[in-house]
Amino acid sequence: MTARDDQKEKRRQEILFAGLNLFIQKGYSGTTIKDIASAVGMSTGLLFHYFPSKESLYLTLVTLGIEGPMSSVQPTREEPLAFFEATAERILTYIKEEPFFAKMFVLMHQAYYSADVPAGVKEMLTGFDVYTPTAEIIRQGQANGTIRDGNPLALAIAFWSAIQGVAETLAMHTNLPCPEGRWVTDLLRKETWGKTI
Amino acid sequence: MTARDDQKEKRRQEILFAGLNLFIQKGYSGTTIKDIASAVGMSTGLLFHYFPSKESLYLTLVTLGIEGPMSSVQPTREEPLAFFEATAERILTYIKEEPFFAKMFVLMHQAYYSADVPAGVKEMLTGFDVYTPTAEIIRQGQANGTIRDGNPLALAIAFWSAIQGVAETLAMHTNLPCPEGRWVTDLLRKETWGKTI
DNA sequence: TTGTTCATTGAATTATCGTTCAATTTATAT
DNA sequence: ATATAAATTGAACGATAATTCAATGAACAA
Repeated sequence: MTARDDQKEKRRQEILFAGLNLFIQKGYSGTTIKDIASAVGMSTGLLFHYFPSKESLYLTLVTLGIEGPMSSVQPTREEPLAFFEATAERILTYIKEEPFFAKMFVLMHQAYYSADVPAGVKEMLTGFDVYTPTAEIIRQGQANGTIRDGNPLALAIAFWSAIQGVAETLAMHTNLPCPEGRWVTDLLRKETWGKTI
Repeated sequence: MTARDDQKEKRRQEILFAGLNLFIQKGYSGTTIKDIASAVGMSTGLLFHYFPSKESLYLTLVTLGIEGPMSSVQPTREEPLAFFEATAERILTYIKEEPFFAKMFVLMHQAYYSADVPAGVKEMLTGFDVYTPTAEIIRQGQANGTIRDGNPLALAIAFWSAIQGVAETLAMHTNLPCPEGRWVTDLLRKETWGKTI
């Protein structure tokens, strides 16, 4: 009863993993079912035994991404700069140690920004804005004196751009060295007299 | 003689511009000739009167990108940190004021990193590595005492990731505020006692 | 062992894509 | 005005995509 079910679940995971790799490398349209199927070593027909459509396979990945450690950017009671230090450090550590996580990060970015994803995926991601809550935390840090002056939204863009770009680079080339969270945080820091080098 | 030729050249530019917009939004495979043609308001057949193939259209864009102000990262005699300040400031200013430039920046990144581009494009971009010369300049700055300690390659990745991510965000949403070059440079800076806030 | 269920394949099906082309309209030159 | 060249269209073509499906093989239950 479970002997075959376990095998089926394992196969499903393999498909998801191969799909993740291909989708971030070649995009949604650029990745064919045949690509994914042969990466796992099965016929294209069989893949539809595991997922009803290409879109649902992609959607499953995005759902996994939403549930992952991505969802942790919420207004906080923490000291703002400490929050960014912890966030950058945690995400970059994940990216360095879990290639799967880095790839998931890239996929989420692709799903959110690319116009080359099915409409159903876009719907699932409506209201998944990370910039607004980030800008709010930055505002607190500015009132606080720990975060530099400047448009909070622009600072949020700079912070997340750096992290996203690093994730993308590291996801593609897992052998490259990973920047440290502290560096990214210094992009926001107002004064560095207290900076630990 | 030139009356019609000018018109033809203008049309060609329109196609390139529409192609640039669509390619960065939907990727190479996700963008169809029909997409581009109807964005310019012509039949799909006519587009082949201006470009012999989809690949050559994309290749023309990438060639324009290589010739653009992208090609300015060379080992320098300048003080390293000053070089990064100037570079970041210049690129971000371009990105803010010339949406075309921001989009070109995104296209170059896509052409370089995505596996969803024709082989001919990949060939044209071999040896177009920006990390190695950047890391070299960073090494000088570290010897210099102006750039923080840490793996030079990782620092280069952080620097360019931030700029690339900003370009991507701004290319998609031209109304968002643009981060300042100084912020990105502070990611590299060792001490900020001399920092101008 | 035998009958049933699931896994798997490869060939059909339908749609869409890049590209070509013959035909038609529009502009230019003489 | 008329002949020539260029611009433009829409249909046709071949390739390839996603998806379906009938048929086969292997595992499981009885």
